[in-house]
Amino acid sequence: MYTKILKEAQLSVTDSRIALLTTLAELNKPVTIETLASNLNKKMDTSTIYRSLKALVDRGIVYQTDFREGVSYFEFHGDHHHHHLVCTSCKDRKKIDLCMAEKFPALEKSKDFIITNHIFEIFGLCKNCS
Amino acid sequence: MYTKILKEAQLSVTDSRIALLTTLAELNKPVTIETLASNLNKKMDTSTIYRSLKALVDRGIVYQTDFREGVSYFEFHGDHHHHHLVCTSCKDRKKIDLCMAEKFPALEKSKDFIITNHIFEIFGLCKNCS
DNA sequence: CTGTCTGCAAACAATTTGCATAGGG
DNA sequence: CCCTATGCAAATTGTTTGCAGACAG
Repeated sequence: MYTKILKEAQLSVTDSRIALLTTLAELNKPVTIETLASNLNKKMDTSTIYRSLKALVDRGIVYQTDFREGVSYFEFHGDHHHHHLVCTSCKDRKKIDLCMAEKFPALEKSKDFIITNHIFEIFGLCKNCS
Repeated sequence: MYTKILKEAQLSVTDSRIALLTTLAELNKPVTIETLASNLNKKMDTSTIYRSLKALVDRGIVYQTDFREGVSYFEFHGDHHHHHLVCTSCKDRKKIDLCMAEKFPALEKSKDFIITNHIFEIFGLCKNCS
């Protein structure tokens, strides 16, 4: 399964990358490299994680986002594309089922720019904090 | 003008902040703290810039975004709200006139979450790089 | 006056890089 | 076999923090 994804992305199929994708999929939420590393039982060096994730993000396989915490978050999107409502006070993050791509068919089909992925995060105050 | 903005945001009106907003508005594009500092003629310490920008971003006055370069970019949006098409190969950024807010009136009006701002950046390959 | 803002310098921590080795195609 | 991926360790650098003095209200 992940083998297929990697091959289609023209990336070498290595144990590391399979483990990385498996773990990301299991976690099923945006995670930091630190979280990822500890869930991989420290078997993989962080520099390898960074390098592999970069390749995967560039190919649109993994979603990389930023919650303004000074750390990058990564998430395996698979079929379920979504984004988040981020509370700037309590840092809570709630998933929202909105896909930007389908809102902009014109952009998607443009010959001038091939979209591989996007960031979309909404910041504000949640019910408790406002 | 900027005085009014600051007062409405309940922030002290200081020379630094006026200079910061003036410079940001003049630059009229997303810039890094480094760029900002040099355009301020090094008269302001970077820590002050960080602190002031954070306050402005939290209040939705300044747009903070991330082009996956490991640096934050800041932009004074004023009336002209927009986003970007970011080429992951040549790093070129093209403005696009799309406002997310108007696409999601339901979200905007929800009582459960008060939106102050959002990130929206599209990554891919530009005409030259694809 | 009183609390917030600023500059300075030092501390932090996330991310990157070089290099030698291991492993995929 | 050749080229890419990996681990290790060190370097880089964007960002944060503590503190004393300056300034806004």
